[in-house]
Amino acid sequence: MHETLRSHLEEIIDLTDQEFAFVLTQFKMGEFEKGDFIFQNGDLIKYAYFIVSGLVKLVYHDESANEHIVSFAMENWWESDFNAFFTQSKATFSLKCLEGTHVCCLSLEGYSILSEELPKMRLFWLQKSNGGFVSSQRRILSLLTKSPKERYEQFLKEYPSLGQRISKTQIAAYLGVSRETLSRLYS
Amino acid sequence: MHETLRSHLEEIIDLTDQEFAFVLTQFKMGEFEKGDFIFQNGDLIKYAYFIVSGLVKLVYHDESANEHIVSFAMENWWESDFNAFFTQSKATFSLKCLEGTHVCCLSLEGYSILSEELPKMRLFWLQKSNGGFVSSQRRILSLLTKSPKERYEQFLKEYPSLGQRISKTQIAAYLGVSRETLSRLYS
DNA sequence: CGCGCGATTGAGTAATTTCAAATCTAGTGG
DNA sequence: CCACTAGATTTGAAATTACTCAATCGCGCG
Repeated sequence: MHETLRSHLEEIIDLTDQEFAFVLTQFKMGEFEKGDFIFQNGDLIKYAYFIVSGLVKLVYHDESANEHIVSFAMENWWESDFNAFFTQSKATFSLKCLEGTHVCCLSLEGYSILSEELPKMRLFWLQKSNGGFVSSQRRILSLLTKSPKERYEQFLKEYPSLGQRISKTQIAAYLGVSRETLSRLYS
Repeated sequence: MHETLRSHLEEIIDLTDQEFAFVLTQFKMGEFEKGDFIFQNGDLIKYAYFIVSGLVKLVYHDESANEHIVSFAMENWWESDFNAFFTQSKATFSLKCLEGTHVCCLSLEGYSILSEELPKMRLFWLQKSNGGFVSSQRRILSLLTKSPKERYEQFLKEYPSLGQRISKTQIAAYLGVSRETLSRLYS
């Protein structure tokens, strides 16, 4: 359980046992059931979440209460309403569990402490942040340039396991098409 | 000219004269005319660019040679094909000047040196990267949830000055609609 | 004046959405 | 084992939206 976090960190930086023990002091463990909200639109966002196991969706509800999926996150992904997290303000998004989910919760203070005490953590955050930015750009490009069918196929290719774990209705809300259109792609 | 860069950095971190002088040693100045490519699809990406003055567009050409605009960047923005930059590989995008443009060019090596020698630069990059990620998410949301008209109005509100400086054809390529549709929004 | 570029307009076509109904599936309890 | 339900998926048909292609307009500049 802690090992998942450790090996995730060690994909980017090396940590001694002491260092990792210190890292852990800044995290709180959490467990949620399928259907639970980790946080909701309007909540003050205190944590960024490392997903140890399970699957969540980050969603936005527009004026007409339609649900749009900003991103999915599964094992070894970080998720939060990062804007609200970094500015310690209220969430625009909601984070809901699509499966039972274990998380490690990190407060902004913990985030700062880790960055101060273990400078290599800054490198870690930077890599994650750059990675997130680059993959957002890829998603933007996909929305700008590809047809629903191409987007769907790119999604399946990029995240083969998610094709199994997520309902098509959810995938449609991620791709930005109606579920009916997604359903009709191969008929 | 250098002052633009300095005050940009000092929005986030404080720098002594010595420190800033050192920062400058890692940059190369560059100047481009309207219509010039700073780099093109397929080039090896050696630099990230800080825009001192002017206006550029980061574009992607799809198989059918249609141009899609990933982002605009003007004074005080950083731009590059960051994926290619960080992995020192070939660009997917092209960067073209919409106006005469002055840039400060930073190599990946310079980037690393600055991060090593001036740890606070890591904080600077991190903030920029987080900011880029958050604004990409906003753009994704806009593409997922808003009509062309709403996207156009959001664009004008978010970047009032760009509404003047950029042709509607270009804005359409950024919003992901045809120029004809954009033109018909208010008729 | 006439050229060139961007913006607009028109008409027909293609893609997507919407709403409604039908179908399928997995799990539950009898 | 079967009936029943809830949720997800599929299908149908009409309405809407956006695209494409072509023609026209408007304006600044040599």
